[in-house]
Amino acid sequence: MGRAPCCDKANVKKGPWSPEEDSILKDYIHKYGTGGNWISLPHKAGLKRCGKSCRLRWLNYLRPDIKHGDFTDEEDRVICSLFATIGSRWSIMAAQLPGRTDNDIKNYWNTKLKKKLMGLSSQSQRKLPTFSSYHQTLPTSYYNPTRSFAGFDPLSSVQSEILNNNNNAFLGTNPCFNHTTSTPESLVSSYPVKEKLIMFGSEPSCSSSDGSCSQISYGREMKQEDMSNFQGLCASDGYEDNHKFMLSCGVNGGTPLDYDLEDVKRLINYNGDNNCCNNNNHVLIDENKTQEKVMDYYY
DNA sequence: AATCTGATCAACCGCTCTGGT
DNA sequence: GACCAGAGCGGTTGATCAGAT
Repeated sequence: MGRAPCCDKANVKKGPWSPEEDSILKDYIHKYGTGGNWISLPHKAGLKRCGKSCRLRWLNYLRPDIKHGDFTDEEDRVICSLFATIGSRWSIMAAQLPGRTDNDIKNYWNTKLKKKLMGLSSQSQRKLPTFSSYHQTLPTSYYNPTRSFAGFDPLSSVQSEILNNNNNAFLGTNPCFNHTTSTPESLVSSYPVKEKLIMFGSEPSCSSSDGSCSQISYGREMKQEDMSNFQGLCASDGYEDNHKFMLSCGVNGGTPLDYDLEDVKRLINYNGDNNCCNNNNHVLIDENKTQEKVMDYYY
């Protein structure tokens, strides 16, 4: 027995919204608000639409503060940076970009931004270790495969010159990295992340007494021995970039944003069902602008 | 001019999460 | 704690358009 449908699919209209429908929905919400109940809204408003469809239409198109049009370089940088940090959490990214919707960002990433980056990866390539090679040997409590995290998917390959920090051509032309350097500091400063906290796991746990919360949690609080094991795994793999991954996850005092070009590049290349920092990624980003939303969402 | 192909993006689908009972 | 309904999310689809052939 399957889940009951959210609405009577036989009696709801699907497909593109007409200007009349837009007008009805907009007028209704302006007058009465959503009432906290999207399911009943279309009936009350006299629309033959599914409540979810109304919600989507309002949030992605009709909302008064929606920004349409091209993304700026600054927005590109924010998206790239956040993708490297939190993966495909589009709603959180949207909270960082006023006027942009998660759908917009998702589309933009999938159709343009990813290609901008990947388009620069076309020649000599070398194989990097996949992230799965790391997490396959981790205790299962470190990750949970039930929820995808597109940021850490199986790696295919990465262009060698991209991996070479001396590649100024790439840095100079890539909208995500057109600051003067690609150091983590410049990336961190390129977008308004104030509270550097990322919690990976079932529950956020803050172990620090001052509330700085720089520690990562994979399903449970990471103990010192866990950290040693994890670092040992990375070290035994013999790969020079291992430490960067650790830093990118904010482990052991590294900020969650301590990633570099290689990391973003690698994240794009990961594409499959392997997971690292998945399942209830807890991300606290900009307390002034988005904490309310993020907290609402996660807590 | 007609057809093909790839890009774009609005919308849908199915799932998980959350809050109420 | 179990169950349920609704909200919200991310992945995917499909219609449309623009450029290439």
